[in-house]
Amino acid sequence: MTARYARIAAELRDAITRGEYAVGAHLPSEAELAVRFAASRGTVRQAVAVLAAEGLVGSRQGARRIVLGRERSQSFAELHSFAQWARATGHRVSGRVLAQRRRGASAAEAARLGIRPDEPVLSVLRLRSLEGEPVLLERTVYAGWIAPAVERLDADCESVTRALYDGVGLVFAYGEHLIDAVAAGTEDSRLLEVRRGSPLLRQRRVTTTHEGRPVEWSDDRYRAGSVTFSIRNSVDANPLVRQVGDLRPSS
Amino acid sequence: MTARYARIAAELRDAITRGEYAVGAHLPSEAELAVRFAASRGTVRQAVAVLAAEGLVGSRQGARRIVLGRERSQSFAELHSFAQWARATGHRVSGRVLAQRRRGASAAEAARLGIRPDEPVLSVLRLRSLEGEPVLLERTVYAGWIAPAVERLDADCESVTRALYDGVGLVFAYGEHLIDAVAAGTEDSRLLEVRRGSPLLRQRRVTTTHEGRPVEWSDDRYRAGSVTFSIRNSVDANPLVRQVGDLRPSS
DNA sequence: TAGGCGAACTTGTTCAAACAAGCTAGGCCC
DNA sequence: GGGCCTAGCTTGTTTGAACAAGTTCGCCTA
Repeated sequence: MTARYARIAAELRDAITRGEYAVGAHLPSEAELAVRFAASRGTVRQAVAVLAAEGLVGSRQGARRIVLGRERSQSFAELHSFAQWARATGHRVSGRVLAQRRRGASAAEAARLGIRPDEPVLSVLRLRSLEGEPVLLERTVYAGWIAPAVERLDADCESVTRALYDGVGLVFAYGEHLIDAVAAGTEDSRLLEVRRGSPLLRQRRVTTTHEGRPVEWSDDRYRAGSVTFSIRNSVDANPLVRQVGDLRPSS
Repeated sequence: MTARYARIAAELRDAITRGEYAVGAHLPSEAELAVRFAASRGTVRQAVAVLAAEGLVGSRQGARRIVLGRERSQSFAELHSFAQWARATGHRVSGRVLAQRRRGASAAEAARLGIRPDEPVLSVLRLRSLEGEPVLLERTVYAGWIAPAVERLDADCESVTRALYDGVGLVFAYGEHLIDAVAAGTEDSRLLEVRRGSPLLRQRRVTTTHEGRPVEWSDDRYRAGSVTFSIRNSVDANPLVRQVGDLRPSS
């Protein structure tokens, strides 16, 4: 049984998606919604806070809430798992492990994973395709404690996220993502079937468990044009941060 | 006078940044914090909710809250305004308008700005530099109603965001961002001083007022290596969305 | 020693009430 | 007509209380 505020949020979200409340239009006041859903104002406020966090509605003190957009963002699982995302959007997806080996962590990897350098990790190179076209090259480093479970997976396992959840109950709960653009290297260009030096969208990420324990550190490179990231933010909630590039000083 | 929960959040954030609560460590329980700050549990919950939204702490039912990271994310203003961001991070920044003209909106621009095609807009091409190096090329389209205020700005105005706030009280409140990688075109390569076809990080964005009224639609291109975007997310709060290719369902 | 059970603790959900602060529209005055 | 002002509406903040649900850890048993 989901929480009441979650059900109210879902109902309002559906109404927005259906176009019952158009973009730019006002949402009913909290008092009205409280009556309609037979809930207290506090519960209604929690519901609309969910929609605000999703970027669907905006609010400011004194004025009625307004509808900002219609599509809701994907779940964390859909963002984290390429396979689950692709399937949910109706695409044909496949993946293949090209290389996999245990080794000691580099200094940079150890820092990301919260372990000491040279502690054992599992390094995996995975190529993923959309509609038969190679689209994403993943270079992932798994912490040693999860390595055995990863090694048990099939080489062409579709959804690693799903398999690890089903197999050992592992839940990816938090993520930090660094997004930038890089030129395709030799290996990149061969596997993604693009020219050397052509632009790739790079997403580096650390994923951790509920306890904040890092599970994996990954360098994912998308062929230009294949994938776009979208973020909605506001004065009140801004998850997006800009950082000075970590690469070489300008040449 | 800021709200009480905001002050509690600030105090906890400072403690985390100072390292008083290490990454991976537990935060005090809500009950303890309520006593320490002489506030109700509800208020304390609001404070930690702020930190959770910033990605600094994680929480799950039944378990103590844990610290996930130390640096807080930038304010919306710092993300939106290149100049304010650069100054806050201690960099020398400059900007220059290279071209500016009024014209009718294209179909795509009209869709983004919520106006009809051919309605008047102001198109601006702006080059921004960091430490004297050209880093960012902005192609911005302003809605007609704000065009006069933009035209009054100096060609080398540092912070457009700031100038528009001071001048006409305009507040950028909500944004939607699309991030991908593209190859540098002819104009891009000349102005950013890179080879044609070299990778650029592209950020396209629509920014709106409090009322949800679109102000600008912009295509910003960063030289590879100069800037990275960072996003922290969780199962509960996931602002990041992945999309196929360039096309977005136009509403 | 390994496993299971449960008590104490901690966060999640919901309600009701009151006041603060910002916004809007309509009326009033010049 | 234009501008000012206020009454009423709407969202923001805070408190206190109670119960639900999940976690943790020590203790007891096999």
